[in-house]
Amino acid sequence: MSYTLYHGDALARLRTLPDASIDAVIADEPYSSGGTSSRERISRSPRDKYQTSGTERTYPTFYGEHRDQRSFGYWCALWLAECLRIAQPGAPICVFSDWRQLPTATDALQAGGWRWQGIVPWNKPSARPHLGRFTNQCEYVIWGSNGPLGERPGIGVLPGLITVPVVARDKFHLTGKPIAVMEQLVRICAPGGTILDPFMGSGSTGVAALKHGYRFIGIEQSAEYIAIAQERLEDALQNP
Amino acid sequence: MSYTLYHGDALARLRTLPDASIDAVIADEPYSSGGTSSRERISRSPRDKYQTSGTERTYPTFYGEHRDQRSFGYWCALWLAECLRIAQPGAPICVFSDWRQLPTATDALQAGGWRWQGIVPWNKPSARPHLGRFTNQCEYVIWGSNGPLGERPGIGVLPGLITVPVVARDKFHLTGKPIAVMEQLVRICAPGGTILDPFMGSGSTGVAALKHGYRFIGIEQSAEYIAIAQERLEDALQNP
DNA sequence: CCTTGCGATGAATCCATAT
DNA sequence: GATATGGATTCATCGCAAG
Repeated sequence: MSYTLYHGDALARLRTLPDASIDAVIADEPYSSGGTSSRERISRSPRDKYQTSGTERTYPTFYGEHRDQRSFGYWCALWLAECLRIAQPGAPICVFSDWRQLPTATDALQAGGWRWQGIVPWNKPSARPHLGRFTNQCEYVIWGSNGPLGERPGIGVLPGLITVPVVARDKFHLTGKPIAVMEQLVRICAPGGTILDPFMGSGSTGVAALKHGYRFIGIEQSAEYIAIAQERLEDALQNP
Repeated sequence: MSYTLYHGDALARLRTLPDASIDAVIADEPYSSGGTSSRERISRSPRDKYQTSGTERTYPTFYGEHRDQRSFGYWCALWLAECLRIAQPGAPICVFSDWRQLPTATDALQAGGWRWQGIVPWNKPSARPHLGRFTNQCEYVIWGSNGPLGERPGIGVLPGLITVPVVARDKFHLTGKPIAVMEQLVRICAPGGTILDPFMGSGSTGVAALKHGYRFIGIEQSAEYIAIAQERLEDALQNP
């Protein structure tokens, strides 16, 4: 078990990594979603868009929430293609999306050269209900592979739905994912393999990876989050 | 409570229905999905595509499983646009999709003039597992509205995820949906309103609609399924 | 009436074999 | 070489029969 962190822009950093050096990719990119018009999406800060007004808990701000839907798709295709180059043949990939960006994200995954294999909804039972409407209760993990998946020894049957409530105690980033969610996702990687997260944030993917015997490579643009992630990863190594 | 059934092609029949005469649309169109290549999708029968080899249980076959992805999208946009004309302003719509056609279906919904409002996964705990992969365990309900939804009196909070196993007792069609699923979906309709299902099949939408005090209009191309649906709807009226 | 057990099923997917 | 066909596989859940 070990990890490597890179500080910098995801796309620029990915270009420096060698071919076929990674066994799985797990990415939680900024969705550039929220808001029904493209103007609403790009003019407000993440905190204004995604937090209920009056919420007291705050997080350091983060980059990349400024793209409209078309450029979000192109940008995703770019970093996804770069990830493909870095990935072993047959390597799996998991990409998060909300419902609004899901069609764009599946297009981008395939445009980047990946074979789309399916969708795993993440069910958040703690979501805020809405009168007269279906509650918006799920985010989505789009998964795929670099060519055919092939034989996958040592990996059992993986879930088709992940139900984990969002708990503030777990969150070190506004869009941080619970460790329990990431623990389900890392299992798609061949045992002992190396997992890459190009948008590491506070490092939840890495914590889950180290906990289950994978190696981890993370990229993050914000020095503030690099520091938070490093602390959490060290802690995961000391207290397995 | 009452119902009307039409025997014929959905698109042709929809064109004969009057403007703004419907309060909600619930559609479970043939997905033309399944299989890894376009050839597999369009050349194989629904039974070959969707049932495990060796399964003894059979259903009458059904129409419309022959389209490739592009024509599926165009065709959906056509019948969705016709449904929009027939629907009241603010009327909701629910359209089923599997994971593979989901991006095409959301595009078609919007191309047809509907406002896309969200996705409700239908979680099937009894899904077929696959070693080394995430289980393909959900189908998806894409929902939207004819313009803004507006005030929706008499409708409570609706679920954001529907977990109901597939039960043979409930199934009269290879792709038939459990009544419990349809009972959740019909609630999106204004109380006492008229629900249209342009691809009725064995009539599960209608059974749920009548059971909860809605009126129902169904269209179905197969005489065999019209007969099955009529029997089930009569039964629903006699034994509420 | 409750518990246990066995068999069947699923809007699949992959791959080998045949045409 | 391209296209078509068929078999093996996986397990949570349900239905029914037996205890």
